Amino acid sequence: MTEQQRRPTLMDVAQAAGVSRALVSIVMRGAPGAAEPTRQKVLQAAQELGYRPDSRARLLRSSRTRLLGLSFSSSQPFHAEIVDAAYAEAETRGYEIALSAVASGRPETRAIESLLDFGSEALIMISPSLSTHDLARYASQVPVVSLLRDDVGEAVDSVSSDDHAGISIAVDHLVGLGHRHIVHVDGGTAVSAEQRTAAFRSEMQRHGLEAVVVAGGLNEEDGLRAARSLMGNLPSAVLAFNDRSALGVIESFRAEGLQVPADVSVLGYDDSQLARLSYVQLSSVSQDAPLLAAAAVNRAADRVEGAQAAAHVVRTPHLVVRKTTSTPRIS
Amino acid sequence: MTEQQRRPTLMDVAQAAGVSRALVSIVMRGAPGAAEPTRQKVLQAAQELGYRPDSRARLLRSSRTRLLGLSFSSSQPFHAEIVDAAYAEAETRGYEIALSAVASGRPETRAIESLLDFGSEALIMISPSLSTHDLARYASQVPVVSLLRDDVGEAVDSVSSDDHAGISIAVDHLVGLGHRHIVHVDGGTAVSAEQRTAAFRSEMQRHGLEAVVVAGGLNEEDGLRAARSLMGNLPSAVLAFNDRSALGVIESFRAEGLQVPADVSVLGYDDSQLARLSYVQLSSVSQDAPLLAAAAVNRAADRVEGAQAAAHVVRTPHLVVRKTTSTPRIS
DNA sequence: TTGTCGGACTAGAACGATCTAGAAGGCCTA
DNA sequence: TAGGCCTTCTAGATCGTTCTAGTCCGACAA
Repeated sequence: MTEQQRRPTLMDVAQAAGVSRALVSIVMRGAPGAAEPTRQKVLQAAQELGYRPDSRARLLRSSRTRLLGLSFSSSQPFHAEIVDAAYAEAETRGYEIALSAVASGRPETRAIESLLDFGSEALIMISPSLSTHDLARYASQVPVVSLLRDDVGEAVDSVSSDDHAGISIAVDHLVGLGHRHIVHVDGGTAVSAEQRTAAFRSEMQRHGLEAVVVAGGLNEEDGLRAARSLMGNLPSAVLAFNDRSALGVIESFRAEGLQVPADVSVLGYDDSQLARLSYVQLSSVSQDAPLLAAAAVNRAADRVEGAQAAAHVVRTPHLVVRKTTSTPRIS
Repeated sequence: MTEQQRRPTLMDVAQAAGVSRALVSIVMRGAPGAAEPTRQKVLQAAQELGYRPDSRARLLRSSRTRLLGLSFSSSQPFHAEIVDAAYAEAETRGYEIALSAVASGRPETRAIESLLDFGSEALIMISPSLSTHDLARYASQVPVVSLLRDDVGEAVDSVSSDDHAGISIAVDHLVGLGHRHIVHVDGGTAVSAEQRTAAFRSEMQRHGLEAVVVAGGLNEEDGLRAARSLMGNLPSAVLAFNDRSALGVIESFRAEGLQVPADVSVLGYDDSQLARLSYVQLSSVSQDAPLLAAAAVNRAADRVEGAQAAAHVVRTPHLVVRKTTSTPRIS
């Protein structure tokens, strides 16, 4: 109905308060240079008109946008947890977050360009799948922080968790429980899948054990399929690429009448909400997403505010033992 | 390193191509009024400079932003499916989507103001929890489309699925299979939980059956808890508020050694990815998210392009029968 | 009394696009 | 040959801010 309500501008407020636009601008920004009584008068006029600064105009004029672009994958619930944490941290640092999802039919480049169009001063990308070269190209325009992936070249910041350490902790845990026949269901084509597989191989070797790796992926179906392929020669423990895959593995075993962890131990990766569900209680390697997200936001903000060289922050993950891992059944 | 790379502007392209800014603008917009050879020349110059229009400036000048704001909840995987579909539909209509998440510590109002600041021409809100009054207030500034909630007042468009019809289909299905003792695990404080509960009561009454409703919620834990409370007096079928809750219900039963659907049938709502997982195979009422999302995007675009009165699109959901519902065990 | 200083305020130019109005040139018609 | 009408192009205003470079004025020191 009352559709055509033009939004009030600085000009309107200035007129209402009987001062110049510039002064209103000063007051709205909380910048110094306005006497207290005038400040109050302007503030009140703005309040009454329901004035909200037009960020487009503001951003156009001042190069500062205080906007951080965050790309995530809509199909990864784990990413949602990161988004949450990023919002919180950005708020405390006085930044806004622009979100852009990578979805089917919407490649990462599109997501990024959209973020850039909004005027993001820096980009935070969760598990970017772009090539080092492409990343560097974007990094030449604006600081880029890669989250959960560290082989991104020198031009790009990264905040990641130490994949090798994570796998090492996981293998140590399983071996410590007495497992000897451990299978890794890998992440397929996923980012950092290769690193984890390599880490698994080297860690198993360190323990003098044979490293068996089967093809997996990112979701439940992948885990399910992988576990099914294991039925002929059941291992005593499975280390999955992530929690979703682990869940698939567990379900596959359940379907065959196997008990987890009595018959087979299963260990996830991510310590996502999923793992914490009371009926799942998945033991998992935690990368501590909120902490990583906060670190990424801070890193991005630092770069925006002048920090020069790209840094590579690496955090060591830790193990969260719940109820899907235990000593192997005596064979 | 090469940080300070100023983004090329219309001016730069104009100079490179030896034409005026206005003409470049015309070409970039694909507007009529440029000769083909010139067009090619400009396009090539833009290409070479890596020119991308600055949306802030563009949006500032032309009231048209071709931007649709979409608010969603980061904790609802189901919303992610909608986001995907919305992106796709927006693309075909030539609109961009600005995303803003509602998360813990980030109320809906904040998400909306952020979308408005980006210059959204219309707002699409998934299951908005704001009051009709607040929604109307936003609707006076810009068209608002409520997705999956229809009691939003006259000022706001809505695209929703018919809750009563959905529950009716669900109850008919269960009763048709022979179930008499059916329990509804409700949605707690969730949007449209009340409507569905009311629909359940009236549908059960229509069949001359007693309507038992227990407190539930939106996630697995809620379903789990609800199902546990049922153990003393087991129904023959459970209708959950959504798929996540249904999953919790199933797990709770499983934990007690009950077979689904042999001992108890369980019916979900949403037909989310979750329901489709091969180890879940949840029977569910489908609201057809992609279709609803597309309808919402189109409705928003229509309003932006001039459609006057707010419309309330209601789609009838349909049933997807998988493997968690069957005839009750003979008692 | 006068010059200087600093605080409060303002005019006008940016920012990078779009839009309006009109100019230049070619072609057709009378 | 002149007038009219396209088509193609351009100059300059404009969107709503911020920023730069002032102006104005009263207070204070010499």
